[in-house]
Amino acid sequence: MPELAEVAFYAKAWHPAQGQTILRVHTGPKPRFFRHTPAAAFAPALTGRSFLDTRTHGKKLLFAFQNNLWLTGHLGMTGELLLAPPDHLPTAHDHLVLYTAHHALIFRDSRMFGAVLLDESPGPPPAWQALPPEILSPQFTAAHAAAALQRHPRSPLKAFLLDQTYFPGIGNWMADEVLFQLRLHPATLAASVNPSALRQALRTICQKSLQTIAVNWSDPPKNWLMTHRWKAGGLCPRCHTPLLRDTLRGRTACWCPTCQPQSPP
DNA sequence: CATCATGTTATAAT
DNA sequence: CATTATAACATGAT
Repeated sequence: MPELAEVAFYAKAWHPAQGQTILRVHTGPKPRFFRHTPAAAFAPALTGRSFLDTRTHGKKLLFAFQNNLWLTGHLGMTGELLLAPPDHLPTAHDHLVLYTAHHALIFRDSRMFGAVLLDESPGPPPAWQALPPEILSPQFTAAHAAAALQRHPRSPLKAFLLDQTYFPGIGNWMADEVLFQLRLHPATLAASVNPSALRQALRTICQKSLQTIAVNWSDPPKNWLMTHRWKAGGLCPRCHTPLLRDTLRGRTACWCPTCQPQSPP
């Protein structure tokens, strides 16, 4: 489910518990979810520390706790963060639940493509500091986009946009949205893409998504592909042509054959 | 029962 | 070696 804006939405879920002390920790029985940090490490590390704040980078989450403890999280395909009353009983997919005096902070994920891990360091963990520039950061320049495109010249743009090394936070629907707004077919080769136009489309889509979905899960503008791409028989919001779907690099791409024609060979 | 899903990564192929 | 393609992961919805 979660891409940039959905992750930003979930990141606020635990906010009411900011400043509160973790009194008790529940970890579920699935080893898969604790493949980075063993489940047994969470209760000793977190109990007694206060929850300070949350930040995001693309699809990644970082929670700061008192005394240099950091919890990194990824929501995978089905992860979600929830807040519940302090008597919450963990369900089968509540892999990590932190209890304060007033709340239960829940990390839920049915498919377990997501994960959590712990770090202890004076500042954010080294892996966090080494992350690439975010799309809305000043470092994400047209030159940066151009360099990225040149490194993967024969990659279909749709597949390339999913590379978190270059486009942190972009997922399947946002990549389709970028292609739609640029009027480019998903199979367009990266080398042929205008870096400035790509950067501008990425920034616009990230900004607007953060103003809508991330705030209250409201829909982005109706003239976006996003609100049409999942329904059967969906029509292009610009020209009302029936949308096409096909699998590209193992993911479903959705596009308008009129607005986004296949470029000539 | 078969297919599909808003993600990532190890491994294979070029 | 660098880039691109595929399969696998685990579960629920349709």
